[in-house]
Amino acid sequence: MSSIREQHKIRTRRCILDSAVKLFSRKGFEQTSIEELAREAGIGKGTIYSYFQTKRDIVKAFCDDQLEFARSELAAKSNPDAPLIEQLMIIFMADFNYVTEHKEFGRVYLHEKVFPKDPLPEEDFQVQNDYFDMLYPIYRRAQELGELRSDLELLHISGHIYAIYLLMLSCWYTGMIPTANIGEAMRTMLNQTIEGLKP
Amino acid sequence: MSSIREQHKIRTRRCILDSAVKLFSRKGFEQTSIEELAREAGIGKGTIYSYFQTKRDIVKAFCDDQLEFARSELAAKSNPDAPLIEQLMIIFMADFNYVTEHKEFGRVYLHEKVFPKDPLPEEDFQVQNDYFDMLYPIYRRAQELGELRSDLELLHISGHIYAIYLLMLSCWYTGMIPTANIGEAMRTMLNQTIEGLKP
DNA sequence: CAAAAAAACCGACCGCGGTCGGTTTTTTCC
DNA sequence: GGAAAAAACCGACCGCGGTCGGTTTTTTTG
Repeated sequence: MSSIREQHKIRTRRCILDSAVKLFSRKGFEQTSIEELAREAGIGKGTIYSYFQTKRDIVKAFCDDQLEFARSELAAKSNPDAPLIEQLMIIFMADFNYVTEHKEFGRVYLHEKVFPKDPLPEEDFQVQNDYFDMLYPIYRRAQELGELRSDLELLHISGHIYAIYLLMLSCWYTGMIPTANIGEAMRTMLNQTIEGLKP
Repeated sequence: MSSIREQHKIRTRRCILDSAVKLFSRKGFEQTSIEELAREAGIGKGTIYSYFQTKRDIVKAFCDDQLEFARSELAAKSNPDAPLIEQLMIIFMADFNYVTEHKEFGRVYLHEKVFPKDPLPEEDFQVQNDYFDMLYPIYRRAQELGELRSDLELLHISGHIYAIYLLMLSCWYTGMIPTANIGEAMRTMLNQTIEGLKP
């Protein structure tokens, strides 16, 4: 239907996100002002707020997009017959590498998603659900292959392993584990977890 | 040595924290302005900043105090021969009940401590260390009693169980698990974890 | 194609977190 | 006890996130 208008909106939105990536990455989230972002994007300050409700929503939109993309990529190239630990390492380390490269985005996003001010709206659960949709088949397959106990609910297994991932992220953000050692730590903790969930 | 001055400072600090608890709890952290807080405490706005560096530091100070107190209380009345799961439930549910009663404080505190903007300074690790100091003996004892594998490092056991606790907090803040069900969920997940760490 | 309707755009403005230079209170020194 | 030094206190001020009424651009309508 509408063409010029729609196209222009899409272009502007992209432009805001690109500028945000550039500036937040270079100067940090708090250190970048909306006016600066608007200038970089070549638009007025008020316009940004007709695309995103808050400054943090810019981060949210970017991360949601990226995650969806990354997960579809990952799902395509995963090997369902590899050992569970290897599959998990690929998935979580991909997520993790993404975070280390966009530290500021990851931090704000995690604040919003893990300890939000208000209960997450349904649409936000969707992202989580996509995540579960990707992992559930892996866990189910691992149960079939005897790598995981079959008497446990997938939700509990999922939660358990997700908890370990959160822990690793926290250890990295707090500085307890340096970037170089995260892979090793992740493997250790995941192994310990999987070991404990064996039949 | 100095008396009037020191006493007055202590009183003022207390007064700021009390006012903060009152206002943040009633209206929320973001919805309470520093000016309002200053008015409630009966002092000038600038004065607050000679006691705390940022608004969030007020939360940090309060929570650090409370945690230290709560943990010393807990350590006193704990029974080292009870089953591991019971000891953990008492500790974590105490922490958790505290959080539910001070939701705003907990949220800001968790943001700072779990996914901080900058690596935590050493002094902040201290609080974490107090936490480990309390739990390590419990885990060591559980290893002796054959409730936990002895070949695992205490750090990894600690981390693993802490991860589960973080997960439960997140589930509560996101609204995935309502307050009434947290106890049950916590027990389920802790049991699953401990089960997996048995010899 | 012109006029009217709708949508997008904008920047002056508001309230808040945080700062800073000046003022008041307490302590120190003689 | 009074003067000088030190410490605590304060509120006008600054920059930023977010709002809102007015302006410009696009679409719809006859």
